[in-house]
Amino acid sequence: MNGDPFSAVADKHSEFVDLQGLNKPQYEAVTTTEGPVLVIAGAGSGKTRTLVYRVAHLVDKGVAPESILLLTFTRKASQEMLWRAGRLLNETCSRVVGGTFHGIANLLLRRYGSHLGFDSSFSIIDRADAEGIVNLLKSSLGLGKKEKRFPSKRVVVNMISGAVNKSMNLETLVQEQYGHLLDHLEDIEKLRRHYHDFKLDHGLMDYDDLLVNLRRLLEESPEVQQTIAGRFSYIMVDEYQDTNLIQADIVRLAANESKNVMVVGDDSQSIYSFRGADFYNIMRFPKDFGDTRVIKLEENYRSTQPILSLTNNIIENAAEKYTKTLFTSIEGDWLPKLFGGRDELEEASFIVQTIKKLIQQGVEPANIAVLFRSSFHSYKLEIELTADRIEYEKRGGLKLTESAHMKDMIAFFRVLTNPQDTLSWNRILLQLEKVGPATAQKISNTIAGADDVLYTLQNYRAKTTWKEAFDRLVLLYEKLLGAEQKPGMLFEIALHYYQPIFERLYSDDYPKRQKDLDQLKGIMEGYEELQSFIDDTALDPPEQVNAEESCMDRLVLSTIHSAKGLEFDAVFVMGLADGRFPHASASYGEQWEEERRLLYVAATRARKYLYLTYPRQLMTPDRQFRRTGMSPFLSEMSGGLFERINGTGAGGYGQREQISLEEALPVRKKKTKKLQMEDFSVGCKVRHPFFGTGTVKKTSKGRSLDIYFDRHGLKTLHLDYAKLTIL
DNA sequence: TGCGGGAGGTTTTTT
DNA sequence: ACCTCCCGCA
Repeated sequence: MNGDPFSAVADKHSEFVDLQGLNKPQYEAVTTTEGPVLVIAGAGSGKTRTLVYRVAHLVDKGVAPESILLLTFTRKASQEMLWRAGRLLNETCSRVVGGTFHGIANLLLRRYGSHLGFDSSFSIIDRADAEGIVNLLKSSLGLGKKEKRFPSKRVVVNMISGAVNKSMNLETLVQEQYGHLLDHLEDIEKLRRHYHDFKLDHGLMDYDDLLVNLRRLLEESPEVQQTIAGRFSYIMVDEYQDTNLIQADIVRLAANESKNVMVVGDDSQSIYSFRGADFYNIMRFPKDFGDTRVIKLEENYRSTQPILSLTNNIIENAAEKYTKTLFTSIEGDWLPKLFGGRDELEEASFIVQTIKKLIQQGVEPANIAVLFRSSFHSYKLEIELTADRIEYEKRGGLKLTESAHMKDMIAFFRVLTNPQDTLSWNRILLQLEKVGPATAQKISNTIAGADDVLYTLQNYRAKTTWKEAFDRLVLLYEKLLGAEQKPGMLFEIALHYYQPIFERLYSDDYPKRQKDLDQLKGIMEGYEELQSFIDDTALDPPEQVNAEESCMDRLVLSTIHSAKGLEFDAVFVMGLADGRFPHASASYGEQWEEERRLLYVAATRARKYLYLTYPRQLMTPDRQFRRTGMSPFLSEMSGGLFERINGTGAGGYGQREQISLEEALPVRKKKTKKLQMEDFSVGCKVRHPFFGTGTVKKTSKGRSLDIYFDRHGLKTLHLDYAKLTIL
């Protein structure tokens, strides 16, 4: 790995400390304090580094590695941290227990769940599964059929999950955040109850259940609580601002009397409130634990001063003022750039051209990142990059295991570890020809009530139209049960059965998908235990990598959320248009502020070069173009912090101008010329924002028109009130 | 029941 | 461009 600050100083603690500017008292406090420690650290200040120091120091001083618990949000982060600690100690710290909250919860529940009466053979379901269940329930409860405004399954899942994570009841949450859905409150509550029962009946646990049940386990079983607290004498948590109330409880309950808990976080990087993260956890920490040592790290070791000035400015405009202003001693006079393209295409090609130049100047592609709010914002750019044959790696958005064919395959293995997993059975049965939702449902219901699943399947009375296919399936299940349980072997058996189905199901593009299956084979062969493979695919889905290209040094495209904690020499933040960033549905108040912090996180990823770009025109879903200004977060920024580059429209960029105040102001709504009666004639086509397209049938004396709308019939409209456009 | 075609409505972010 | 719903037909 390039530029790793730890490698050069592996056995020289003290020199390293001076090098990175943690002063002596801070270093002492971070590494040796017994009792609770709260580290509040700004972006780029080396938060994770402090955890690494502590781990290394403790192991150095003879603390048993297996009594240290390190909690992070992504498994990658914990692996990297342990690797770094290992470098510092010139030995591996592999016996340190590190993982995600969800991963640890999974292990503990499988081990101790019986204390709460769980069966240890539960399956973990991801968000897509949860949406599938809600969909199933919606139709069986007859919800949302007639009522068009009934929330979509995704919204419902978010609501249910939000209520759990924020420890609120659903009603309060809906009132606070989904006010427009109050009419449906009763139905949503009904759905929530059924969803809960469904999971219990089928041995399924979603992400929220893992945490909730772990908390219950710690609260309700003193015996287990003591075992766990006794096992871990030191607990450390990274990115503490991303924890929710349940996770904070878990940390508190898992700590033993000595309360050797150290948490690290940054309140201005809190961007996960939609899944219940609550940055007040940081504020509350001293109260929860008592007598806490608080350490603030305000020096930034990542970015140049001009970039830092800009990012400080973003956060200064926040409604809630934060306590830190970062400073750096890294010099630089390169001002961040702001580019407004005519449309998405021009924005994309500006980015492509600039990336090419940067690469020519010697910046490694892997050190360049393009960040965006939502994963579809990069579509245009991806097309341009492909046209220019620039390789890239996309992060965020759909994961490898979320594609249909991967889920199909994994379903075979899920029913092996949990025969009651009807969700997976359903999936498998639907692959059969002449078996549709109704039949699949019927069969999986029978399975759900059965003691011996294999026996039930063998004796199921199949209809002649699909009997043959069904028999093949039963045979497969028999074979899988009888086979040696090595995951690699199971894969071979399942693929042999699935291949023809696969080619039929995805006949138009199966060669492309085939590569994913090959990759799955490789992944499965790396596992000894089927259960751990199943758990991992739900908890930590593998990234989609193309085998031949994986070792190459590639440009990174990523959602801002997935780029957290990373840094790059050059960063592009694209799609900074009004209505795109902040997200259109973000309301003023806390949601708006979270969007601002999101921009802050994005911009602080940059070490040397920062480009902010936006299109002045966006395509709406119905292929209409809509003019748009830059994001309000940009227009409220102080002048002089960035340099403006304007697209010429005819190719050739780089015409630099000093930023003018006028351009930085929000773009005013374009005034439309007021239409007169003379502009209309019988038969002319018009568009109305609500009624859609229509034809003028009659023009009366006053200022009203009779218009026949294709979808809404005849309407009489007054010219001064109706916002009509002539087509 | 299952399936194919066509229309219509939709899209945040993630462990 | 993608998913879902609805309809008519086998």
